[in-house]
Amino acid sequence: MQDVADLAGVSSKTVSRVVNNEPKVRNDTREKVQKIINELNFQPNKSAQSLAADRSLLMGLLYDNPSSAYITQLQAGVLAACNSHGYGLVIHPCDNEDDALLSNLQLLLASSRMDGVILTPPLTENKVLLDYLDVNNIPFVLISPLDQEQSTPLVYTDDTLAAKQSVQHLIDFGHKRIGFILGARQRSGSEMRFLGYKKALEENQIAFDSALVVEGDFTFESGELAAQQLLRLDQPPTAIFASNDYMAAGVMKAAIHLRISVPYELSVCGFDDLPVARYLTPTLTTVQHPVSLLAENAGKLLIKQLKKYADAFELNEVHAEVIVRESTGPVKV
Amino acid sequence: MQDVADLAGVSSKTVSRVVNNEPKVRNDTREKVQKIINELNFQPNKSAQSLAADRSLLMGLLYDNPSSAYITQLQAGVLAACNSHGYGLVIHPCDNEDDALLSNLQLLLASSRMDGVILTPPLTENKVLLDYLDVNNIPFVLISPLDQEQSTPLVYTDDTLAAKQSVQHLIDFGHKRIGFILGARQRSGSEMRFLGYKKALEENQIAFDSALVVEGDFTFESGELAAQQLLRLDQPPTAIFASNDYMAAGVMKAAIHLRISVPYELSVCGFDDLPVARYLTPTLTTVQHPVSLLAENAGKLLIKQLKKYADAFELNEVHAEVIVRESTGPVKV
DNA sequence: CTGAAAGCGCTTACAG
DNA sequence: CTGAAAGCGCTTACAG
Repeated sequence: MQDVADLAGVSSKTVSRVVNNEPKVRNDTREKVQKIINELNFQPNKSAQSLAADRSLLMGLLYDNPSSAYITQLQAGVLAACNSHGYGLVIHPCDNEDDALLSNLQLLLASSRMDGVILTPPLTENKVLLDYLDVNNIPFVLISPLDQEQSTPLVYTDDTLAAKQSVQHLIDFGHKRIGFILGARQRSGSEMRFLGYKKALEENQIAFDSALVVEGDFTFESGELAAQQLLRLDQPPTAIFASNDYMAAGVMKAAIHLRISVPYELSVCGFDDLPVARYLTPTLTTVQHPVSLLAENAGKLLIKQLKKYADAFELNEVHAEVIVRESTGPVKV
Repeated sequence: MQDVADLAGVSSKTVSRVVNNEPKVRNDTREKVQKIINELNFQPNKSAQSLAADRSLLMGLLYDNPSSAYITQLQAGVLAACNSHGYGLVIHPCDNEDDALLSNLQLLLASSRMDGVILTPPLTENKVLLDYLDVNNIPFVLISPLDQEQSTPLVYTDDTLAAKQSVQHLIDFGHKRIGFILGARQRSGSEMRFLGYKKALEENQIAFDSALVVEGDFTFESGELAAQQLLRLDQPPTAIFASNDYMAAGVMKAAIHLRISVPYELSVCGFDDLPVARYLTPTLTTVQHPVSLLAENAGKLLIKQLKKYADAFELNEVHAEVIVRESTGPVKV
């Protein structure tokens, strides 16, 4: 940095101002310094920056999610935000049910001194954790929390709309008895997807039948059990909407065992567009969840809180899209 | 740190010695200092450590792999090694085919100053990248490179043995015509799995038939194509061993379309025990690949190179295990 | 085996 | 709008 200052004929403090994008630098000074920075390919030393400014330039990504596809997309999005703003990413898989969660996290925060963290469901509902962050003044952003009206910075996907469109797709194929498998409790996605289902029925004047709604918890096994229950009804559904792809895979398994052909005798819809959706036979109609974009926005939102001189940024809702594949078709006549 | 020094009645330099596990500290001094460290819950400031010692205490994990299940296991293993040795982890998904790979990496190395990196296939065979690391004196460890005899530090799994056991499992069920779908070229796993297949045949005096060996590239689609080719032979195989689970899923799809029942008319084996293995119907017999353990060992091996005073560590081979599920059964008589 | 001094490369708080 | 001084919390190189 001193080299840059010497070559540009300014003090190191001014170089620091340019590097940190601080205001109150004359434009020609800024340009002159920036030119030398580019020429020398100068990269500020992160350790020195953190030590002097007492900020680590690190953010944490905390998750407790069984789906590795979800995790890698999450990471890709947050990394994109971090890389373009000089932040480092500390990933931290954790177990929301573990009593040691908080003490582990305290250790991590003490050792890596993260400037802020991003939380994903179900950690977004962990009161103890949220309180701890609040009390210790650690900025955070929530991804898809249950309550999207709270004042905490957060991002979410409009799952309601996507679910409604997906169910509409089934209705367009002539389906009237459409089974619904709920996701895990206390996840915003579960509630929104169910709401979308109900809205679609309502808009098409199809009576809601609670017998067609079964509990699930996002796992393959719960989907299989739920489907068995639905398919053994006196009046079984002609289509099943599962709140995620793992449960939809379970529905496919149940159908195979009951010798019910998909999509000829039963249409199946999933949600999330996980890799498994493409590997099943038939391939699964599902909803593409823009996790990566969502995570990138979460990263930007956090950086906005952390940086002194950050760009404005306010996009916190992203949209999901229905992907039609082979597992849905016209209702059997 | 000064607080610790004062309370322990020593100089800060001695505290530093204890923190860094340096030798040449009298045992009672060490214990006295350690006691105060524990009492105060003292955590050394990483930024100050890196700045003073000119090491970032960061390692990079570089990967270009389509399987998110593989990636999350990899991360879990390396994180375990990092956490227990005070290292931070920088994850870096990259594209081995991208011409900008090296320049991106240079940027990353310049900005985060990683002390060393871990490479996974296919990056382990990227000569340009390896040369760059060599020339710039950046220590690295390879996970599962093609050439396991090279002098570079590396870790790998004994896929040959696991593949042999898996094929033996098929032979025990009476199969004699066993199809084999190769994995992607230039991956050590592909070669070892094929070798295991050949060894199993040889040990059971079953003649090797090249018509039963088909190319694949670890993707679902390549597995489906390969299976179609195998199943249309005049003398089709009664069992197919696919070099990974994605290709095995493709085999299942081909079988369904050709109305061949698995496992009654065709046994199918995969490799890796990816989540999809459990979601298929029937569930897939496969080989559990201890990626996480492998990655942890890679992390330890790298730390051994980076630390001045590290523990001895020499375990670089781990074992894979056959998991028998529903997709394999007795040969049809 | 232990310690006093200097310095790592930045930012802070202040002065002008 | 710009700069000189001090300091962040460690480790290095040296001395004893």
